[in-house]
Amino acid sequence: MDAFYASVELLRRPELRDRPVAIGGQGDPTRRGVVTTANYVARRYGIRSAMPMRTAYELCPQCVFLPVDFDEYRRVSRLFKAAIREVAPLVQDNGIDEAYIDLTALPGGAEELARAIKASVARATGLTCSIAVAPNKLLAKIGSELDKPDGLTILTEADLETRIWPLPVRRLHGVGPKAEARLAELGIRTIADLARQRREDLVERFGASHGAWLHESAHGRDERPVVIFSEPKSRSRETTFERDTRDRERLAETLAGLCAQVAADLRARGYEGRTIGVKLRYANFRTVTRDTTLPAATSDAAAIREAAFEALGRIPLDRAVRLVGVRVGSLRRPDGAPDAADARADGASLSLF
DNA sequence: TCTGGGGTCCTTACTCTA
DNA sequence: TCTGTAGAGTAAGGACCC
Repeated sequence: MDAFYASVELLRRPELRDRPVAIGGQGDPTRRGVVTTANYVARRYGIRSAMPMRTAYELCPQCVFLPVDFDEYRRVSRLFKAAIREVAPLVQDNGIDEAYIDLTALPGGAEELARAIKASVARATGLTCSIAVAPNKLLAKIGSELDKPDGLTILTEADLETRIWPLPVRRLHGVGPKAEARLAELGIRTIADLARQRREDLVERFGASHGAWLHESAHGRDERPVVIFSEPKSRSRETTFERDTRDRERLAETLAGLCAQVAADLRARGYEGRTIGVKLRYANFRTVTRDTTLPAATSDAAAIREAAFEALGRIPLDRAVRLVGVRVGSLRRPDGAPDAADARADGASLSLF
């Protein structure tokens, strides 16, 4: 979906359409938070996702800042995914505003199917999206960013050298700032540069798994299937204090509240977990975590809280803290709960996560 | 007073057990 | 009984994604 959160907000506030709009935090650029989405007008001022709200304000004081409304974005997300399924039933959720769609078994040409999906999404939501049809997920992902917004891109293996290789390595889904910098040190800047490397050399420098992946990706190879359902692995809640704090009481109260929330989340979705983790971020942005594994899985708030405080006790609290969080991992469904196959059969459950 | 919140996956280190 | 090792499980951190 194109500039998804901003586009959803503009459906409700069409009068803002031609103004710079940034969605983030509590919609107040003087408070802590980052921009989650900026509309295309705001992007012209240099406002980008993940940018501190304060920085965005400095770039463009006349920008309209709006708070995030996840409930509304989830509602529209369900609408657009249902609209896709009307055309093509095999859909993999990839976050709130993206999906992979398996068109392999469907009759009709690539472009015709993509146009039908775009029309269906527009009918259901009033929003535009950008689609690429490609031989695999890797190329579809890169392709979908080649023509935005409201784009349609068709890629075949024959397009690899002309349309993919000239792009910077950063466009590969899985190469972030760290890998980009390491590759740059080796003089590898484009995907073509990467494709020229010997597999053994990449494996030697980046490890067996990552090195092989880089080599495969540079040659446009990706065998991952479209996965229409997967069990969640963990559930977490975290919060950043409006001001860094050294107040242990405040920290404890906040952590206890997060434990209650994560317990409620788990119960609402029918899961329990064995590994309880606490996360702390100090004022200098250094992050530490401590885990505790329980003898048996739980979704009980008191049990999660007790384990979380045990873990917290192993973290030095000798300086100011900006964030605290709790995570429950090693999830499973309690005995007697409906299993994943049942959840799949019940269409409503598909959107639980 | 720069830097959210919710996730997944990978690597490394360490411990326990067979 | 001692020693070496493979594999599983756990813990911590980090990279990356939306």
